[in-house]
Amino acid sequence: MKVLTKNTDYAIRALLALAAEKGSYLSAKAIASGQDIPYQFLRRLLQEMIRHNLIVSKEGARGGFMLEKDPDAITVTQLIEIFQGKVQVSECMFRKQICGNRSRCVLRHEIMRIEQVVQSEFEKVTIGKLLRDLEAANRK
Amino acid sequence: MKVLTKNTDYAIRALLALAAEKGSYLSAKAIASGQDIPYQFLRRLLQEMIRHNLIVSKEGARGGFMLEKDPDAITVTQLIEIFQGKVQVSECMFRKQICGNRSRCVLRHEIMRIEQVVQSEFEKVTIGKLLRDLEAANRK
DNA sequence: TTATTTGATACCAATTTAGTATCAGTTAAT
DNA sequence: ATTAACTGATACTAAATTGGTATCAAATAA
Repeated sequence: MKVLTKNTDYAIRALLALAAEKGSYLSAKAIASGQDIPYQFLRRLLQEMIRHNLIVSKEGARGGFMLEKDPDAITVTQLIEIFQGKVQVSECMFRKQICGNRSRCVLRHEIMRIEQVVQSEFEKVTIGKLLRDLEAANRK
Repeated sequence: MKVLTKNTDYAIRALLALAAEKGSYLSAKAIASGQDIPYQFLRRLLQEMIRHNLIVSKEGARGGFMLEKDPDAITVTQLIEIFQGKVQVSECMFRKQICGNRSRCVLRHEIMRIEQVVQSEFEKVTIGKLLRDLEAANRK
């Protein structure tokens, strides 16, 4: 069971690169080569992140991308939702055959509780936090 | 992001049916119709669970499947591992380009911590617990 | 005017997920 | 002994998802 797909993985790395470069534009090409992400693939991810107002772009020569939001306001949960869809454990695991009535399906609570746990754990992980951890590691 | 695939979903439901029927054999056909699981699909899942010693089977007429392990010793984590592979967040998210050296990659710790949380949450959910919850709900 | 860069899309291959079909062998019951 | 009801094993297929590539138009800095 793979929790993060390449989409999300690459997006996080791209955002880290942008966060480190804060204030100036960084081209897709620069990000791609720096982070070892397939260029065209990355382009699509960047477009998607623009649509979600995480980053902004400048067209033309010397153009590129820049972080729009506060790095501490970008959580891994958000990125998962963008690139892998909302976290959901299962459609409706326990159907009429088992629990008689969907609405009083108690078991579903257990599943939804875990959904919440997973989501809130990933919410603690922000681009800002990752960047600080990274810098701390590099200083050593 | 879908945490449980049909494989795991169906397997849980099949095990619940077997746990409820404890002591006697239940046929794949009976499970399939009772839980609304595609028959041939279910057959494969049952075979897989035999291989992992969760259940046993009896061939021939009046044959079927029976729970082998204590329902409280079967966790959702185990079922995820069987049907979706070991829980892993990402291969190695932060590579040489970012953290210089894979071995001192501090960021990976964050990811592995979450892996642990997810895994231990699903470990709390056993077939036994689900069955009791289910019975409690039905009594109401 | 040209090189560089994003915007928008269309396409493709590999993998995973979900589901179906078939046939051989085993067993209970008549 | 025969038959119906089962499991064991395996092969196959379709659809969806994932990962990756290619192309061309438009914008902009030098």
